[in-house]
Amino acid sequence: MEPSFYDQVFELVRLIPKGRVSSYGAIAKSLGAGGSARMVGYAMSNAGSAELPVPAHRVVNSAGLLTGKFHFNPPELMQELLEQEGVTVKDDKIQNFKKHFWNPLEEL
DNA sequence: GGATTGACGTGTC
DNA sequence: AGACACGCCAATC
Repeated sequence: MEPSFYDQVFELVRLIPKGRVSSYGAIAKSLGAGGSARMVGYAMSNAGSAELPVPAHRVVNSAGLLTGKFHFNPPELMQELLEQEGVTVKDDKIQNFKKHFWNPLEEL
Protein backbone atom coordinates (compact mmCIF):
# COMPACT_ATOMS: atom_id res chain seq x y z
CA MET A 1 0.00 0.00 0.00
CA GLU A 2 1.43 3.32 -1.02
CA PRO A 3 1.85 6.12 1.48
CA SER A 4 -1.49 7.84 1.78
CA PHE A 5 -2.32 11.13 3.37
CA TYR A 6 -2.91 9.33 6.63
CA ASP A 7 0.60 7.90 6.69
CA GLN A 8 2.07 11.32 6.08
CA VAL A 9 0.10 12.71 8.96
CA PHE A 10 1.15 9.87 11.24
CA GLU A 11 4.80 10.35 10.43
CA LEU A 12 4.69 14.07 11.03
CA VAL A 13 2.84 13.66 14.32
CA ARG A 14 5.45 11.17 15.46
CA LEU A 15 8.06 13.86 14.83
CA ILE A 16 6.51 16.16 17.39
CA PRO A 17 9.02 16.49 20.24
CA LYS A 18 8.00 15.55 23.75
CA GLY A 19 6.51 18.42 25.68
CA ARG A 20 5.46 20.13 22.48
CA VAL A 21 2.14 20.32 20.70
CA SER A 22 0.97 21.19 17.23
CA SER A 23 -2.25 22.06 15.46
CA TYR A 24 -4.12 20.24 12.72
CA GLY A 25 -3.92 23.22 10.43
CA ALA A 26 -0.15 23.52 10.80
CA ILE A 27 0.31 19.83 10.07
CA ALA A 28 -1.98 19.97 7.08
CA LYS A 29 -0.12 22.94 5.74
CA SER A 30 3.18 21.20 6.28
CA LEU A 31 1.91 18.30 4.20
CA GLY A 32 0.81 20.67 1.49
CA ALA A 33 -2.82 20.03 2.24
CA GLY A 34 -3.32 23.73 2.85
CA GLY A 35 -6.66 24.39 4.47
CA SER A 36 -7.70 20.78 4.61
CA ALA A 37 -7.04 20.53 8.32
CA ARG A 38 -10.00 18.18 8.59
CA MET A 39 -8.06 15.52 6.77
CA VAL A 40 -5.46 15.61 9.51
CA GLY A 41 -8.05 15.12 12.19
CA TYR A 42 -9.77 12.47 10.15
CA ALA A 43 -6.46 10.71 9.72
CA MET A 44 -5.90 10.81 13.45
CA SER A 45 -9.12 8.94 13.95
CA ASN A 46 -7.30 6.15 12.19
CA ALA A 47 -4.30 6.62 14.46
CA GLY A 48 -5.60 3.79 16.60
CA SER A 49 -5.37 1.58 13.55
CA ALA A 50 -1.82 2.68 12.78
CA GLU A 51 0.89 0.08 13.07
CA LEU A 52 3.14 2.38 15.06
CA PRO A 53 1.93 4.42 18.04
CA VAL A 54 0.98 7.98 17.19
CA PRO A 55 1.19 10.70 19.88
CA ALA A 56 -2.17 12.09 18.91
CA HIS A 57 -2.40 13.79 22.27
CA ARG A 58 0.18 16.29 21.04
CA VAL A 59 -2.13 17.43 18.30
CA VAL A 60 -4.84 19.95 19.08
CA ASN A 61 -6.87 22.48 17.18
CA SER A 62 -5.82 26.06 16.52
CA ALA A 63 -7.38 27.19 19.80
CA GLY A 64 -5.30 24.70 21.79
CA LEU A 65 -8.43 22.80 22.74
CA LEU A 66 -8.29 19.02 23.23
CA THR A 67 -11.07 18.50 20.74
CA GLY A 68 -10.24 14.86 20.17
CA LYS A 69 -9.94 13.85 23.78
CA PHE A 70 -13.16 11.88 23.56
CA HIS A 71 -11.50 9.61 21.04
CA PHE A 72 -9.02 8.45 23.63
CA ASN A 73 -9.45 5.61 26.02
CA PRO A 74 -10.27 6.88 28.49
CA PRO A 75 -10.99 10.44 27.24
CA GLU A 76 -9.09 12.01 30.10
CA LEU A 77 -5.97 10.16 28.98
CA MET A 78 -5.13 12.90 26.50
CA GLN A 79 -4.88 15.55 29.18
CA GLU A 80 -2.97 13.18 31.44
CA LEU A 81 -0.36 12.49 28.80
CA LEU A 82 0.08 16.17 28.04
CA GLU A 83 0.54 17.06 31.68
CA GLN A 84 3.00 14.21 32.05
CA GLU A 85 5.06 15.85 29.32
CA GLY A 86 5.03 19.19 31.08
CA VAL A 87 2.11 20.73 29.23
CA THR A 88 -0.44 22.39 31.48
CA VAL A 89 -3.99 21.64 30.49
CA LYS A 90 -7.01 23.27 32.04
CA ASP A 91 -10.61 22.80 31.05
CA ASP A 92 -9.59 20.77 28.00
CA LYS A 93 -7.38 23.54 26.70
CA ILE A 94 -3.62 23.93 26.69
CA GLN A 95 -2.18 26.74 28.75
CA ASN A 96 0.61 28.72 27.09
CA PHE A 97 -0.35 26.97 23.89
CA LYS A 98 1.70 29.40 21.88
CA LYS A 99 4.69 28.58 24.02
CA HIS A 100 4.35 24.81 23.60
CA PHE A 101 3.39 25.09 19.96
CA TRP A 102 5.66 23.18 17.61
CA ASN A 103 5.67 24.47 14.07
CA PRO A 104 6.58 21.66 11.61
CA LEU A 105 7.16 24.25 8.92
CA GLU A 106 9.95 25.91 10.89
CA GLU A 107 11.32 23.08 13.00
CA LEU A 108 11.23 20.50 10.26
C1' DG B 1 -18.66 6.01 -8.55
C1' DG B 2 -21.64 9.45 -6.23
C1' DA B 3 -22.79 10.63 -1.55
C1' DT B 4 -21.40 10.98 3.12
C1' DT B 5 -18.20 12.11 6.64
C1' DG B 6 -15.16 14.33 9.63
C1' DA B 7 -9.91 14.84 16.22
C1' DC B 8 -10.61 21.90 11.61
C1' DG B 9 -10.30 26.91 10.33
C1' DT B 10 -11.86 31.33 9.37
C1' DG B 11 -15.27 34.57 8.78
C1' DT B 12 -19.91 36.53 9.95
C1' DC B 13 -24.09 37.63 12.63
C1' DA C 1 -18.21 37.40 23.49
C1' DG C 2 -20.69 33.51 21.97
C1' DA C 3 -23.15 31.05 18.30
C1' DC C 4 -23.78 29.87 13.53
C1' DA C 5 -22.41 28.93 8.66
C1' DC C 6 -19.54 27.66 4.96
C1' DG C 7 -15.45 26.00 2.76
C1' DC C 8 -11.64 22.10 1.88
C1' DC C 9 -10.37 17.63 0.46
C1' DA C 10 -9.21 12.81 1.03
C1' DA C 11 -10.98 8.25 2.59
C1' DT C 12 -14.93 5.18 3.28
C1' DC C 13 -19.55 3.20 2.34
